[in-house]
Amino acid sequence: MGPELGSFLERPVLEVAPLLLGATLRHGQVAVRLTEVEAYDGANDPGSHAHRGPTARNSVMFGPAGHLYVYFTYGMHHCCNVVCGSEGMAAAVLLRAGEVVDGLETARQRRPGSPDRDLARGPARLCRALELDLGQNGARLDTPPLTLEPGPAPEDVASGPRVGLRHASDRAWRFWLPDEPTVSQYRPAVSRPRVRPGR
DNA sequence: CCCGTGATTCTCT
DNA sequence: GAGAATCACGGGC
Repeated sequence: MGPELGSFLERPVLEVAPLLLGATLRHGQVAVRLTEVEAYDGANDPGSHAHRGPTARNSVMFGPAGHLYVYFTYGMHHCCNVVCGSEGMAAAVLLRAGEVVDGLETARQRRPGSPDRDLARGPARLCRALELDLGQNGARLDTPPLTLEPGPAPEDVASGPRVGLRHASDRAWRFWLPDEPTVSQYRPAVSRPRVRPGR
């Protein structure tokens, strides 16, 4: 890891997460400026994939900072996180949305008919715009074609509850840049009918 | 609001 | 091992 990026990401996840707003994630010719993220605090955090300890899927989170943790969900979507904190803590920041700032034509081809502001608006769309999938799980963020360039510290950061979790959704660990049109629309969790456990 | 879609993980044998 | 629930989502109506 480049010494600067490495030491930045090794800081506690609740410090790093808001500072990632305005940073630029590039994969090949497409680059996205981050406008919305969520913090996940490893084993301490009931909302984290790492909450129940290391598994085959989440093992990257338990490694050193500065790598990408990508997972596949709902049978069709990918989501990506930046691993941060010290090794073993399994802290990570979910990248929820951003603005495509380079490779716009390529990103449009990956989501035909979509307005530009929606190309990376939402965690699965962001992965699609950047063409991130399981092939990038564990990849370093300081080596082309995959790079993360921190920006200047954001002037104004909003925060609120995380989205779409069953557990620990009360923690206000979602951070976004106010007045950015690419921030994902808040969608209240739809409560699906639960089959009553037997008896 | 509903629902696709399939990997992952949990729970019970 | 098998069967079942869950799921850090997004598109369509």
